[in-house]
Amino acid sequence: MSTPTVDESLVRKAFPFFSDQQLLDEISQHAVLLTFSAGDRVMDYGEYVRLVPLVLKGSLKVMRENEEGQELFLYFLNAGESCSMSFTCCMASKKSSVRAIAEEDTVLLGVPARFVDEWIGRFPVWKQFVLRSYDQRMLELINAIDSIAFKRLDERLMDYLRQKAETRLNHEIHATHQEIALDLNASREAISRLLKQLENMGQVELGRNRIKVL
DNA sequence: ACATTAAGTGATT
DNA sequence: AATCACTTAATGT
Repeated sequence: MSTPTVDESLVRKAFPFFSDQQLLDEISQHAVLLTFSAGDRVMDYGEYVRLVPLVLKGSLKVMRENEEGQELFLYFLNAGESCSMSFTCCMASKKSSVRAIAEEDTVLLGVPARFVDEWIGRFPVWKQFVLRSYDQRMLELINAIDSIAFKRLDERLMDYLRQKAETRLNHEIHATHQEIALDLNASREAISRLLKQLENMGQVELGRNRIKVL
């Protein structure tokens, strides 16, 4: 699952604002390159978070599970992003309260906890990155919350589709209605019916295992 | 051709 | 909006 070499050009591409050569050197030296195939479990409930993930390529789906074992989609982590939950968890060596699944084939860098802390003092761009990630993730979480609390299912579905389609070529999503229903905590029939509506409104194009967001 | 899985539909609560 | 029972359509073997 991991190889020792870190491709610096990949890092530059995904994280262009890490302009500091010294920081890049430190990253190459200390971070671990991890690769996952679509569907792989990257992080799970109760696991200790010892690495902060920097997504170089691909994307992760972050979700939460309630007492009844139902899963609820929270947000996607795309290339060039990191997870602020992991910063907090890392520093306090806490267990993860979310599950992360590779949405597609994904490459990420794992930065060991102690460097996350150390670099904040040494590299302004790193500090900025950490703060920005917090901010960004916080907003997404708030978004997820009021999506659940205030939005109707059709709006939630459209949001979800847009996010999911965003990183994909031609905005084509490959998923079944059942999978989407699980993410949104709804019934398959409801999703099917809403998708049909969206198709009639010209917002999407449907096929088996395929949704094109227009 | 047949079995399996995904998607569509109407009725019921 | 969920669940059920069933149909229809697409795909794999």
